[in-house]
Amino acid sequence: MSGIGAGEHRSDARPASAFAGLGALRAADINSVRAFWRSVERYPAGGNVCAGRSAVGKRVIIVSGWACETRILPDGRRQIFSFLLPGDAIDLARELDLGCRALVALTRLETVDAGVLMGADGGEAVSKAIQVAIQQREDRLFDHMVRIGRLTAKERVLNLLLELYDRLDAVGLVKEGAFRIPLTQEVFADALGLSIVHINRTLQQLRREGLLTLKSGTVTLHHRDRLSAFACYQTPGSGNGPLLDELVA
Amino acid sequence: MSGIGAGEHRSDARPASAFAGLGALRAADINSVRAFWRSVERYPAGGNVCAGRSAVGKRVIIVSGWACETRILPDGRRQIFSFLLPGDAIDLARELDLGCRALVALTRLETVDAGVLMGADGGEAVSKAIQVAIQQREDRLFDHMVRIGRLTAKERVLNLLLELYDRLDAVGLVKEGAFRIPLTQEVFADALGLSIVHINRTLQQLRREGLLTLKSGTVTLHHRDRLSAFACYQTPGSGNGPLLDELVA
DNA sequence: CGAGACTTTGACCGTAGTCAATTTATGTGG
DNA sequence: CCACATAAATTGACTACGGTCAAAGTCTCG
Repeated sequence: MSGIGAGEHRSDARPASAFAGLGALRAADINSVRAFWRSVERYPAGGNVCAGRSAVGKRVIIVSGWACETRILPDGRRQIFSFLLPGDAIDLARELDLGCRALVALTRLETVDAGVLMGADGGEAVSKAIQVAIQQREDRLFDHMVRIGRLTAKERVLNLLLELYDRLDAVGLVKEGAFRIPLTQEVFADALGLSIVHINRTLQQLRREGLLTLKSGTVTLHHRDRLSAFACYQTPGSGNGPLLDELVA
Repeated sequence: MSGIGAGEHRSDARPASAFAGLGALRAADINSVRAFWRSVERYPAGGNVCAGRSAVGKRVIIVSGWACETRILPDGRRQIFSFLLPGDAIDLARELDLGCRALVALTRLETVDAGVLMGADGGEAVSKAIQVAIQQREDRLFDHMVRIGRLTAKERVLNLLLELYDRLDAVGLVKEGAFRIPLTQEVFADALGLSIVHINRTLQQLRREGLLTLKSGTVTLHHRDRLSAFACYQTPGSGNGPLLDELVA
């Protein structure tokens, strides 16, 4: 860890004061860290994420919080396309063009400018990691399509939870097999193409069968291997790019 | 039309002989056309499309025929992610990596190397057009996700047909409001996340209601405007890139 | 003309949706 | 810390969209 990791900084500590004990840092480093902090954007839960000050073509990394890509039909039906977690890269440019796709914060959200990260340490490594992250995002779109197109309700729920487990695990957000999941059942429903009531019943059933524990926003999946087989879940190819992992909470 | 258009050339005419009456062409032009023909790849219907001779990182344009991106689950269920039509660009590199996504020819298929096209006329124009085409492909993935996630069977069928209409129209493959659609109902079903039987019934119903005509592989959509509204179909943003259109049959 | 692929139809079933009411968090101001 | 307002989760009763199974009908092509 480079020490830049922006874990649970609920505090409003300003960068300047935070540097008190860091006299050993070279001026360049300090400037990097300053730039990092300056580039942090915060969005409230439920809000539409849009390019902040310097709008266009911006690439951004999520440091904390969840977001989703979504579309709302004229009659109110909603489809959620993907979830964006800490460590994920967002191409703000192409996201919110037409009214056809929106980027919505599901929790309080913090992002940093990707360009700043690149400046901070060489650039190629981070740049490549972002490339990989963007590729993985597209791969996940296909997984999600299979989910809503060909899996049953039970399979859909489990399959999604298994994906979230792996993604959160990759950035260290799984503790003792459990992770926090800040999603209402309505969000779940809109992601999986099911009704909210049916999501609820499906979760109940999974609980009764002892396949998962879900209480006050924390999930534990039991027998992940068995669940994976049942839900047609395929762990993404191993040799990918966990380079970004070091940069997130 | 640049005259390169590769319409209905079922013949096996070799380039050399085809140049007989073209003495006016500069040597460079002739070389371009030769390169174009040399780069044509053909795939049989039902076959897996994979990079031909010079495999890796290759970008290719469909000249004639239909293909689709698909995944088959361990238990045989299949999901079709997208249809690829004449004029569409394919990134062979990222397509057929893992067993998680396959590119399948739905008809006899002909492609040309994108690089060759770029060499042929400047490059920036074609290159930009391909960029646009790739972006549009991603946009369509989201449309498709909405289809299978949130639309009813009737809406799904109509919505997809409306998209195909627009895409084929853009490359001149719609004649008098009708177009050829070389898809079995099974393919339809696997694309739309429905059973083959239900696709059949839905089509019957649409026919009875006079919303479409579908006979021996030719579709006509009646009252496209009304259908669009009913099926939540949104014509893609106008000012896009029909640059590639001149290059296809 | 026969084989195989594709389409069509009927009967029946089951997963998932809808509507509506109730219970349980979650939060907010006093 | 409690009362109240609101969002979220649950449950029941009922419906319906879409799936499954099976058989018959069509179309194509060698």
